[in-house]
Amino acid sequence: MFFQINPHNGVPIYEQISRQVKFAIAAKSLRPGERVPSVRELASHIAVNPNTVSKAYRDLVGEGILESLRGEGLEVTAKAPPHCQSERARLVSERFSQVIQEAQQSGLTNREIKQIVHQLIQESIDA
Amino acid sequence: MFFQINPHNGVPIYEQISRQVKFAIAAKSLRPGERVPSVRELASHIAVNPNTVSKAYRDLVGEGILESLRGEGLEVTAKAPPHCQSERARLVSERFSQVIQEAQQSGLTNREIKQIVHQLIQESIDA
DNA sequence: ACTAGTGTTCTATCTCTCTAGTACAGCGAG
DNA sequence: CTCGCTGTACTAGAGAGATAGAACACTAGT
Repeated sequence: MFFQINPHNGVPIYEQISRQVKFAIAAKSLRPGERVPSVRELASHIAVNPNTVSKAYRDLVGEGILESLRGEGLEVTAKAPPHCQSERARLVSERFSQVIQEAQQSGLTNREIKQIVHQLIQESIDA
Repeated sequence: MFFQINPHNGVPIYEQISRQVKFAIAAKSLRPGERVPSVRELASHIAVNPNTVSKAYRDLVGEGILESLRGEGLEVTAKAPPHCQSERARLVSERFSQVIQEAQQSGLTNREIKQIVHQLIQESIDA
């Protein structure tokens, strides 16, 4: 359960958190019945206000991905994994779609765009 | 000179505007000596407040990409094209890098990521 | 001169995100 | 019961982004 938050990349922090919880469930590193880090623990871990984490969790409860056990914690529901896996595809595609559209608008050819993506992935492997 | 603005995709509008001006110059659809749309014209065209457009232009003047001809308009400078072309590579790579990192974090394999990108580009051709 | 267009600058206000601080309610171990 | 942990709820404020509206200075065309 590791989180990586960028406070100033445009995406609200509470959204980055809920996104990454979904991704962790989709990737099966968080399974139904398991508990998510407590609000205060995660907040101090990623150096963020507890209210921000709380909002992320509240959203996830609203989507039926987490279930609140008052006084104990928040648990991943049984229906979460399939839900999160389709969400993952949607969220990632959505973001790529925006960036690709922007790249095309900038006058880059589709060949050049693919080239950039391949190179960035290669660099991420080397690093 | 066409602009496409997404008011709620995280990137501030004034930044989307200055970005797209840079891209238009990099793609040579805007050349040195040409004038950019007037503040009020562009503002009404993309349904945005004139102050927002003005801020974008102000930033571009600050970067030496536009030059102000008071009472007439804003002109693309001679040094703009090479500047914008290197900017383009940097800006696009930066965005892709973020999204790729997020996709990897979500548990998708590099193969799957490349597959998604190829598919989205293919769809953009069909459309 | 007048007018219409240009960029520029200013204040006020709104919303969203995030922080800060406080308080309350439920659970479990000692 | 008490203590420490959990989630939840609320108010208040700072900051960024955007809007609204007004005003000023300049240029060109008539």
